[in-house]
Amino acid sequence: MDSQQDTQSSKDSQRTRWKQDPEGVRSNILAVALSEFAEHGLSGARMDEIAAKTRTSKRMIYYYFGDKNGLYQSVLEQAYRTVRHGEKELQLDDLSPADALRQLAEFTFEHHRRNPDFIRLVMIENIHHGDYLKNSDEIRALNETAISRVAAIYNKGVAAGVFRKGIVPVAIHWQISALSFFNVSNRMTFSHLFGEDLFDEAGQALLRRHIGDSIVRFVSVD
Amino acid sequence: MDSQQDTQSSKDSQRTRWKQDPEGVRSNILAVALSEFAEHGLSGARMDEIAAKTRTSKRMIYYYFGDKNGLYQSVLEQAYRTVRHGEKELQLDDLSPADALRQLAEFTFEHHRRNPDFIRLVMIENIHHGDYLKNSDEIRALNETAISRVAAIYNKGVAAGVFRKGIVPVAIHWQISALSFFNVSNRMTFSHLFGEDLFDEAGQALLRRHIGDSIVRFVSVD
Amino acid sequence: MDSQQDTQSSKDSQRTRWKQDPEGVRSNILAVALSEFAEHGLSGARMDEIAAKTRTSKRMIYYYFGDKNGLYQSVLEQAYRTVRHGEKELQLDDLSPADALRQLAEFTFEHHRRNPDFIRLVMIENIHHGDYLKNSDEIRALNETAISRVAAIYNKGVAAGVFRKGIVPVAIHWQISALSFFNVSNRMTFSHLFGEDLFDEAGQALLRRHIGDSIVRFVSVD
Amino acid sequence: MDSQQDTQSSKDSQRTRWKQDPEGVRSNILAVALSEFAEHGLSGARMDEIAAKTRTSKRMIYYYFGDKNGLYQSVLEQAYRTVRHGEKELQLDDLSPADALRQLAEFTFEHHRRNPDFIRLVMIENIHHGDYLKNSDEIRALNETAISRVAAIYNKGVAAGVFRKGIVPVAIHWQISALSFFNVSNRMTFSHLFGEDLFDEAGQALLRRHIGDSIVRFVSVD
DNA sequence: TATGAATGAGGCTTCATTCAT
DNA sequence: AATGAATGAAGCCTCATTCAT
Repeated sequence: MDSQQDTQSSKDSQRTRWKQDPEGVRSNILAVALSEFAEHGLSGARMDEIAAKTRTSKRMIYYYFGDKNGLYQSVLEQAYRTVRHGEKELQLDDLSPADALRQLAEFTFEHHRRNPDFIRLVMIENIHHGDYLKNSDEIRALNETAISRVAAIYNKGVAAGVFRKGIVPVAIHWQISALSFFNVSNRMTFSHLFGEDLFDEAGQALLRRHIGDSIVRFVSVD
Repeated sequence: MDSQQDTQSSKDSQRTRWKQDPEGVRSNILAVALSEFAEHGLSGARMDEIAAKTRTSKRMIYYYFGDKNGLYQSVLEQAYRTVRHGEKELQLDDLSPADALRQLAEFTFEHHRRNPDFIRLVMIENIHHGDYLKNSDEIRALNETAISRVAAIYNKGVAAGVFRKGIVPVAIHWQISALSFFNVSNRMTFSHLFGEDLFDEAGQALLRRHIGDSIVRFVSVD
Repeated sequence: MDSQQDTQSSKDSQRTRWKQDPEGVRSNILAVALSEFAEHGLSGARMDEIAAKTRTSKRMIYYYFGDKNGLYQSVLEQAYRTVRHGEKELQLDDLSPADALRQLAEFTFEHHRRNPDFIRLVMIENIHHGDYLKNSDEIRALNETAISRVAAIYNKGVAAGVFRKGIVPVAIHWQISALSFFNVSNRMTFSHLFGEDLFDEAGQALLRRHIGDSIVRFVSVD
Repeated sequence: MDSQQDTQSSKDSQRTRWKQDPEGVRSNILAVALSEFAEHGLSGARMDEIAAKTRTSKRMIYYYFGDKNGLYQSVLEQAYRTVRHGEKELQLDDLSPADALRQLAEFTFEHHRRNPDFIRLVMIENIHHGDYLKNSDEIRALNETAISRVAAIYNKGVAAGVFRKGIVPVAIHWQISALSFFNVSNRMTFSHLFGEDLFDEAGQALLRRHIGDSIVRFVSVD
């Protein structure tokens, strides 16, 4: 947008400039709220704090999102949308099944690392028994394509005789997700209990390879 | 009136019976608080609610644990102690390296499944950046033995020529933990997005085998 | 019912009338809080009691003043401002140095007598080691003019040859303050131990003259 | 006492040693409570804190003093007793009336400086409207001698023709008390507002002379 | 006489939310 | 569409005091 080139940055001038920009206001609120919910959890986040970090006022949050839970729900949905959108960038068609699977795993690993706020939001959502995700049919649809992609690669590998039969694609996705997710979600406790080595650059490179290796070894014929 | 002695609620009669039982009171508080923190998180749990489910009063919680954070910290420590204690039951000495590793993985999977409150507590602790675990040196010591056990099995396997060299034991532990943990921690979102199949009895049996297979395949020589 | 409009308690009708009057609310809270802190001290005053005597609610006290200490600090600052403002009324320019000094002393005596809540607040602040006054630079400035005034009179007297040299103005102020302050602050214990005589109208007139005499005699050449 | 020569000092050994020493326990409690009440005020002092700093237990405080107010009352009485006892040391018989009065004033100044806890206790008692002092007839008697002494000096001075007639002795005592008391009680606010100069060693020497000068000048014939 | 455990009442503060303009 | 003022409900915590042994 043109106006972004403007170098003004004080909150006041922004405030003035952004008036009458409902979409801008909405997305600004969502961005702030994502960060606050991810940092403090649903109960721990403060509406006052969110509003203060926004370029608009508390009243607007209620105007757009109804209440705190509504805001959280919108943040959750938006986060899933953004993340799944980011995953579409990956191109695997030209690779062998093994390479494609490895690429997918390692990409997921990196993608999760780069989106810790999303990971934390999913942790929080699980703490809340997935209640808010359940209200959102849209998100489920988004995720089904993830399984399709895994299934396509796996089936290709089985057809080529390099992957063993009898594995359900969702389990492959499950393993990739689990390792990639845990790497971010449990970093604090794991590194405290077992050392920081796995979490510096070298350690993360090791784990990235670990994920690729382990999933390829898991599906490969012996 | 005489009849009142018989119709008193169980809580009242317990109260009378348990007076001057510090250890009982402490552990009762911890048990209730574990359940409440696991259910609602640190910010979400309510001291009033915890106290009400206790056989003692809110005042005693503060007497023994200082404040809400102190209670949470004690709950966290106690939970780690209990869980690590439970893990000691496993006997692997008579098994081949591969079988031992598989047993360890599957045992961990089952153990985590059986302790969802502990898993949730660790999720919550990670939401809080592991701040409370950091205050507790005792817990770190408890966990170091977990790595030793993995290392012993792995080294035996390498010596026997059945495991490949160059794998760090903590990465093996990491994989087992990640899969076992994620199975519980992310059940709600995962099952909503990708189906319940992996979480009924058959699905869990599949995943248990998956964990064993994947870790053994990961370390085995080709 | 129509009649309810007329029978509403004065507080209720005020409440309605005063809505959206921040300055009114603020000053009402400060007035009530001054009286309560002066009466019961910082620890002894009760936020509930303060709020109840206010035309607004407890919540608003926190909205405007943050917490109990913040309220106390604001009360202290406001009290100093009010009192120092009251002192400005005194006109001494046309008097001889001796008369001016006597007037100043007797005025201070009367002024302190008329502001027992302020005196008690200063007592309380001293009990708290002056910690809250230290946070307030504004108040210090207010008080420096008091010394200037004494210095002006004293210097005029020295120049006229009626006051002896070598006295520091702050010591003159100190004596006037001490006697005027003590008359209020220690009235209860002093009158209990040594009789009420000094504290009825005649006694206070005596002490007023005493203060004037003693300070004039102190500075005069023999 | 012989046992005091013993060099043991740990709380435990003292505890053992002081068993069955009711007077020692009482005076230990009073000493601790004096310090705590003087530091924090009546509402601000904490029974737990007092008990913890005692060589005995909370239960004993209630056993000996009934409740918090009773303890405070006993502390107040004891403090007055101790201070008035200290004042008896002063010997003025051999001095001229003027010198005796000056000595009395300067002695009082020093004596108050050396007993800030007593001063603070009297401040606190005045905050509480002297309610606890009123319950204590014993203390009043103690203080009457103070006036007698002033009267004796004053009458001697009048008889000798060096002091002017018509001054009530209690007013002389009032001035000495006020200046000596204020020097300690209002030190924190006064020094913050008007500078520290009067409160270092040189400043205090100046004020001591000031007190002597001002009272002698006040009573002297011109 | 002595002590750790226990307590009810009441204290201070914060929350999400709504009102008046 | 926007804002500062206002709110009731509920949160966490501390107090002086007493009990059981």
